[in-house]
Amino acid sequence: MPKSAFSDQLARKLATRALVDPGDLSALMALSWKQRSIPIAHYIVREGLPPQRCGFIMEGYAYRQKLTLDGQREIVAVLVPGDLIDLQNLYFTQSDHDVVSLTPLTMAEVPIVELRELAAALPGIAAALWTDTLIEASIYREWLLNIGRRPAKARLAHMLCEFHARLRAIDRAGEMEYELPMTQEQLGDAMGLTPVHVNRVLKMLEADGLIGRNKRQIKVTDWARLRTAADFNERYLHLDQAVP
Amino acid sequence: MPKSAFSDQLARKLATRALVDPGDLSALMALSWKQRSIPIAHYIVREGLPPQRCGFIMEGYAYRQKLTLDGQREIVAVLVPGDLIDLQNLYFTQSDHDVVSLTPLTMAEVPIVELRELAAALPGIAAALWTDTLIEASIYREWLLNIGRRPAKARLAHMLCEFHARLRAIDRAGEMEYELPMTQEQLGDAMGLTPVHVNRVLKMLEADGLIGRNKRQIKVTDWARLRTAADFNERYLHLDQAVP
DNA sequence: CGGCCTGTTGAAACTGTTCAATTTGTGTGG
DNA sequence: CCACACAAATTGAACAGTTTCAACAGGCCG
Repeated sequence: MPKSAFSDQLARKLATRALVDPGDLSALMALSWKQRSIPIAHYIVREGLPPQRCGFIMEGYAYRQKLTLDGQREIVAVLVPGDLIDLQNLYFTQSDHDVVSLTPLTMAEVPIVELRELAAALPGIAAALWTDTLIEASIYREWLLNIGRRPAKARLAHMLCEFHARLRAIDRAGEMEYELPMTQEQLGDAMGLTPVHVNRVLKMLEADGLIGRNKRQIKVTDWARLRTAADFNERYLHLDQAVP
Repeated sequence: MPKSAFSDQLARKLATRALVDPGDLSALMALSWKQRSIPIAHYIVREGLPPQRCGFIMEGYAYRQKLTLDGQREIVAVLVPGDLIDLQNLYFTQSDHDVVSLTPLTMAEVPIVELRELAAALPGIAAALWTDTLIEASIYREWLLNIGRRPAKARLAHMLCEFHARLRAIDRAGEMEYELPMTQEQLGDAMGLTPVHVNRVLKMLEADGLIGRNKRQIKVTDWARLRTAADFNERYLHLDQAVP
């Protein structure tokens, strides 16, 4: 992937977070980003270790996970192309969670110190990056509501709606269908359910005529009812953030 | 409460987030903070409205909530003295959640625009405030793990441990006991449980000899076993953040 | 071809919910 | 100071959603 493709992608991403001055933006992109490829199911960040670089996903998917002592896993976030991986640990002495690749991944990396220095020098960049971390926090809050208070069917429907909205925003989804890059076990780990139950609920949604499935392709067959079942309101994604 | 008390409290808070330059700090405190009192169970922030001021809790407790369409509530965060209320919405055009007082509250407020301007002017302040929002995000991740993957007993035990650690850090808790400023219904809403079940689990923890209770006073009677039952590791609170 | 991961299905078991009633505590007004 | 009202806490019993355990099918990779 040529250098300019990365620049474009990063620029497009930040533009959804704040109105960034072109000069600031080019300073950010002039940083010593290095491209790196990661195989599937590979640790990118490990809990307990100090963050040293910040990754930007160019292609592929990843997730943040936390584990209980007895080995149960909770996927607390899913990262898609255009997401910055280590911003959540930007100012921490050690990471509080792992990041693992969900698919093979192409990313660009920059030393985290350089990013800190740039944020200190350019308030416009800081505001855009900060906003990005705030939006991720907003998604955490919605997930807490989703897991804490919605029954499995609504919970899964909500996840499907969110995925579509986020993939759509980065041109990775059609109007009605998209590819869900997760196994049912991973879906369960993201929603506090067992893989068995995810399977059953998926089939219920299908039987209800809300979605169709083919492998991991999801085709929404009734948007109105899916959104209603999910109690989905995309406000929390703050997609309109930098539009004014 | 005299002006200096507020300054001290804000200074102490930020010192736990980053090493802040004294000059920067005094600029922050020189902002036009106004003191305000809020009665119990009163909305401080409402979902959908644009954030206009940023509050700092001097005394009392509050919580962030999100509601499902059918009125179920999830408490996604509890705020304690020293917490900044509106930082999570700092760069948003509208809030994605409500904030409600848990007890009568004394807070100091500043126009959010002034805070944005100061963050743009003073990178040291920005870093400290940003770190504060990142720590709150880290707590969200732990809560997701807690609600998604731990059974009710561990879940409640974890909440009790977190409360103690956070209150202890602001000198609101003894070594073994503290006051939990929430009803059992609110506790349930914070953990995705019903109030009935919270009651039963609380009694289990008591019967197991892990805690004692008197009204909302919690007395930990066996720290080792409570932490084990909770699978509690305070890393995610990043209490050591600004120590280096 | 064989092995393994993922998905699928059924039956039984269990954790947590729901509904409903009762108790306790606290503040208010008489 | 007592009676009353109301919120919060407590308890029991029936119920439901989700998990657990187990088995099997399908597809992909070495």
